[in-house]
Amino acid sequence: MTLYFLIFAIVNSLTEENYLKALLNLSNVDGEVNVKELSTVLGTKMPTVTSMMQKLARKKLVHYESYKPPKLTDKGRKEAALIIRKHRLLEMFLVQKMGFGWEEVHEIAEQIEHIHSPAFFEKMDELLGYPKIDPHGSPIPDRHGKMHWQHHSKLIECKPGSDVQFCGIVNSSDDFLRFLNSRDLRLGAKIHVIEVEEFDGSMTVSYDKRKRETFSRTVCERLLIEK
Amino acid sequence: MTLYFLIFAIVNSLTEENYLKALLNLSNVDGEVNVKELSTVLGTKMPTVTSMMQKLARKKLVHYESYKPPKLTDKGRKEAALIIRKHRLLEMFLVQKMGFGWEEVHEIAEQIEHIHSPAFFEKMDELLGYPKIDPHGSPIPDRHGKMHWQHHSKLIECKPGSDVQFCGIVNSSDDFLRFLNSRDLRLGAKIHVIEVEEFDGSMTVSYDKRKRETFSRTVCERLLIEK
DNA sequence: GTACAAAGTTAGATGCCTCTAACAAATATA
DNA sequence: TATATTTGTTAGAGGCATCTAACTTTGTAC
Repeated sequence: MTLYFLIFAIVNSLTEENYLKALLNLSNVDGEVNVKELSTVLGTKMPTVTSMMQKLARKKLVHYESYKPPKLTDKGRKEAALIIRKHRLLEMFLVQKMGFGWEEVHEIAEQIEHIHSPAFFEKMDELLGYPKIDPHGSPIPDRHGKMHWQHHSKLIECKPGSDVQFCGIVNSSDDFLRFLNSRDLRLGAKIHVIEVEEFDGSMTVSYDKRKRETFSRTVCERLLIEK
Repeated sequence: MTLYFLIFAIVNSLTEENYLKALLNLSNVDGEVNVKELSTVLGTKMPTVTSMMQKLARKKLVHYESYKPPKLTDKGRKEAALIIRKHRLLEMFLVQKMGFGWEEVHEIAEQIEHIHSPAFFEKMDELLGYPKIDPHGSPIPDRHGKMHWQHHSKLIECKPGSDVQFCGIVNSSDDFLRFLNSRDLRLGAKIHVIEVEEFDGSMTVSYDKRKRETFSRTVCERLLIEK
């Protein structure tokens, strides 16, 4: 009975995991995370967030003081990163080994990421050849919860005549993924920059079978590339 | 808000799903299921089971009258079968596509089976070539929740000189799976029956690289085969 | 056929995650 | 700077799945 308690005491509930994950994701985007924002992305009300922050503070996963933005502790950040690791490995697996489109996988990964089975994730990692980035180009934290942000250039920084490889996107959203799909632009595509329009920053490029596509500055700022 | 409610009202909670599954599994073994038994396999106390039966009765998933053994309704049986379908597809996938040993997969499948994503299970089914039985030889219910029990013979019924294919087991247990592993006996193995011992029903067989293995009657009664 | 044991139920409580209503602090605006 | 708006917190309640304790029903053994 006691042993049972000890084993499960170290495991966070699914709900807690979602809060930790949101905290890490939002802090990557914004730097600071506030209660309002958390309640929006998690689909709960602010008082719910407040009480969860208090709970996570008791568990030393979050630094929390009334009326100040909550911040992950090192312990909390590590646990969050490990959940994100699972999420991104899953997305990778769903795309590469099961043939899903990258716009379909987020929701599925969201559900499976909470399962507790080191063997399962080890195996996936192995089958995928220990990938460093997920299908959206975001880094996959290592098994210790460290995130290695490789610096990728953005398409917008490239000069006419450059040949680069499309390797990820900034700020993945369903709309954006659908846009890329509609242009048949897939991860790994070799892009040739034909010309850059001075006055609005739009770029005309070719890749795969697309001989001439023009992307707006907004799009080009969100496409990560490798030379 | 109302729509949200309507959508989610038709989904059973993870806990409910586990009760439904247990109800179907136990009724296959025993015919009748009682509260004690349910509480044992689910690791809860009897009052918890009683109140869940009352809840499932309200949802028309179980026929329940005080002091009588609960029974699944047709609706309940269908929902249970669909969960078991997910479980068995998952086990199959984990074994065939991810290379897990069949003794490892139950626990993992148990966790993933509750995810809600028709596309995910459709894809698995497709990648597996629409299998009819799982790695333990149990039938995989079809997408309408119908279970097709093929009649398989047991090894014990075979005569010396027979050549058969090992296709499943009766009453899967971790111990038994470990035993089969220790003898390198894998699903799909072609078994040749060398001799049958009259007085205790033990059988001597060969398969793969094992030239001469003797199995007790108990073992031979649990091995399903196809001629 | 009574008494005892086993199985099942009811009542009442707990922990988790959620909510609404009301209040408090911080921030923006006039 | 005073006021209004936004953001955040506290208090109190509800649903879910669980428990323990006490009670009831059913089945069994003498």
